[in-house]
Amino acid sequence: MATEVRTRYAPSPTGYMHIGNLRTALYEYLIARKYNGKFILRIEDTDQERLVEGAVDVIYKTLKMAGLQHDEGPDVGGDYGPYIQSQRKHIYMEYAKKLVEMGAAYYCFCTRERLAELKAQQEAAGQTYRYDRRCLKLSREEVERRLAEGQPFVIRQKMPDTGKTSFEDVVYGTITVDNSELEDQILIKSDGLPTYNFANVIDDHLMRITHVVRGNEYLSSAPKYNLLYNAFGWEIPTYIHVPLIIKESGQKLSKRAGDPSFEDLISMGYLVEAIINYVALLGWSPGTNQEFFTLDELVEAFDIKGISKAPAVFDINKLTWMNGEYIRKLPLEKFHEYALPYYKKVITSEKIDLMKISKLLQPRTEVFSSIPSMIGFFQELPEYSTELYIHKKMKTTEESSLESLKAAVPVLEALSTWNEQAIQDALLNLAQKMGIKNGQMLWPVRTAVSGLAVSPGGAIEIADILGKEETLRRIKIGIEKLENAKK
RNA sequence: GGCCCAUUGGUCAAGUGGUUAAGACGCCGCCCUCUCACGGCGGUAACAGGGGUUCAAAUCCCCUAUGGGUCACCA
Repeated sequence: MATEVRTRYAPSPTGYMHIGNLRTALYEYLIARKYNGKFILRIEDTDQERLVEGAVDVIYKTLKMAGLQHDEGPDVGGDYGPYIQSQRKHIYMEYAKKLVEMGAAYYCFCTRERLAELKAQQEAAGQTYRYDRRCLKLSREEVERRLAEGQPFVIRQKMPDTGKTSFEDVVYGTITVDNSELEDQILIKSDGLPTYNFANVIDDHLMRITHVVRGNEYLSSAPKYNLLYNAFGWEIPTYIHVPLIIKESGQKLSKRAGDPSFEDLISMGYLVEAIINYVALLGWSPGTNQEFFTLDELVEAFDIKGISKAPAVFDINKLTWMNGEYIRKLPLEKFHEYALPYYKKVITSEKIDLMKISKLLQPRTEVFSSIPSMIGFFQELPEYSTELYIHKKMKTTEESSLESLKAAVPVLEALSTWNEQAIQDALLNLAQKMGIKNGQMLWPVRTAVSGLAVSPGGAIEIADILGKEETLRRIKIGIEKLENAKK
């Protein structure tokens, strides 16, 4: 029986999900599903100083919203728990001590003060900081004595003095570094908790992770992990380092710089499905021209071979387009449901049929948050200049517009039923009777009822939504404006 | 600065020694049309530079340049 594929998403609980993290989680999920494996959630909370209240709940909520359900994790359990690193403290210590016994690690009692001093000295001498291995030379008895005294300590990994270390990455190939480049990194901190660099190796092994997916900022740390795997004699997982997602200026996306997180995008009116779809395509290509994928289709199409090496710019422009495509494919009722909260922000009038507005807006909406600015005129006629009535292509002038509006009033007033069909018949018949083009009638009416140069929908749709009374009121305002302009 | 990684249009990207170098976003134009949008059609624009290898190089090798990552008791 082949080993079961197991991937893991291992966020630190910071309270929100970066776009890069989302994509990493997505790829991990896809690989697990693709091979009928397991997708595991592990919380990396070994930095006690950076804990954020409620952040773990945010992670559960976000994964659920994104549709990336995990098979094992703190909330759903599993055979390899606990899945929260702070609850595994004793495990790391135990393995660290084993490394010490094997001579692959050692206790270090250097204080932060001494390290800071060392760093300052080395930098003053124009060197890069590097631990000087002072504690490596401590005798066994000396170490025992200090431990017995209860002196604070950390445990450091002892790097080989010579040689090279290589590791295989499925995306980047073989990467080799000189062991002399490697520092004796800290595995266990003085608070007894492990660093990420240690915990990830222990946990990935104990949780039987087969495919490690992470951002390529870990590429240069990977050799150190292999040294640990080798010291323990453990099997090395398949490494999949994915290219960074960056912004146009070339830097890595960061919350601090105001770059949107997953939840930001949601609140800006992007659909989960569109975000997932777009993000899947950053740094990965299916090798075909297909660019619309459901999550299930991604599982089907995903292939590690399609992951690229070069960083990808997060282009909100293209995401916006894609979101628009998703919006247009929505059933009208669904669109309406999503749009409703945005309508409520500007429309309070009970007389307006919001479903009709949805029909108008669905093909014109790319992001829900842009809705309020498009529909304010339904609630209240904006102030506008009579120059709006002049349209070269429509062959309308202020004079011709005035005539059209004046002629439209009685015709519309005479209507007993008020709907699109009736309004259209009335206005187009009138245009024909007057011997003018449709546009010469409809453009002035659209202008009068919207007060805008650009509006979603035309004269007929808007008039229908506004209702007879409000439509006539607005047309009369238009007439008044045009007459005043003549003087 | 040391080490590691990357480099196809403005952006996402296909390509794996022989192609007119796909496709998508954006932008521009045309059509549809009462404005805008949708939709349809068309256009714009790329192999970072230099050396090799080869009959042949976007594809292989070297150098340079540029960009990024990493050098914490963060992850």
